[in-house]
Amino acid sequence: MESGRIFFDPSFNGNMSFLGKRDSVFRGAKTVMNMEETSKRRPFFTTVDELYDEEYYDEQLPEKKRRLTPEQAHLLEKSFEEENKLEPDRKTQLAAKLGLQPRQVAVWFQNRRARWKTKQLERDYDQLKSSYDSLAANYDSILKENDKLKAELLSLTEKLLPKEPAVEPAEYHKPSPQPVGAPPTKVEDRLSTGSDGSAVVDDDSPQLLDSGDSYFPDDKYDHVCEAAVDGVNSEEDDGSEGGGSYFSDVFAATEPQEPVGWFIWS
DNA sequence: TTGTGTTTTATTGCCTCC
DNA sequence: GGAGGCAATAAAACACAA
Repeated sequence: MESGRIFFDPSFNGNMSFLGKRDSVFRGAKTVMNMEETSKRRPFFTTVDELYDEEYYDEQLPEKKRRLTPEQAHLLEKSFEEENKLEPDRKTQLAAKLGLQPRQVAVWFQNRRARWKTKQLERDYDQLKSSYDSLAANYDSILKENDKLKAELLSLTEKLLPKEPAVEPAEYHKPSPQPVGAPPTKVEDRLSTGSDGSAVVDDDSPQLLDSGDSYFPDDKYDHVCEAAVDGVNSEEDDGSEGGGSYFSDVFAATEPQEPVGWFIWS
């Protein structure tokens, strides 16, 4: 406390908020206060002499809001850090120590919890946003990598494929009907997934197979998928193996049933 | 000085718990 | 039913630019 100045005791001049939270003693009092009364506002802190000199208290005016001293605020902050809930005993002790009404201490804690909650929400939002930004960046880079690999694949395929007879291409691209249950013999049969189409295999490119697991033979992209899963949706952990399906809309989900001809991951 | 935006203190109503 | 918590809100106090 500052020397020479004393804390203004709210109970001294008519603040009856300590009577209880349901007591609306001063409900509407402020709106009733006219300009003349308003002009009599006094500072929160005053000297002892001033306290006893003024006729202020004789008028029993409704209490005005008083700011806490830095010391009071500091002590309340410290107490809040220890425990943000206020048991009755602690409330009484704090009130006595600070020269406040217990009700004021309770109100301060209430408002402090509200402020803490707001800050916490802001922190949570920032955290989620940065997670989202990170995931979005990963997603974009994976899409680009995917495009790049597709192009590379196409280029290599064109180099490797033998010159085909004039008749073959038409036959090659037109799947012949298969009896139900017949073992798949053609590559294109394995590629029909019923989905909108593979993101990897182009309609007009030589038919290659991909899957979430086999498309990246080494573990090159594992960290990307894991990063995508981590901290975002833990339910995904048991929904798929290896996290590969997290980008199922990027990678075609067709599972290879057997290595395809000359194009084998090993 | 004044207008305006922000922070702090306090109230009210509703809800839950015992 | 009373006590205490929370959300919403009012209003005083404060900060600050113009």
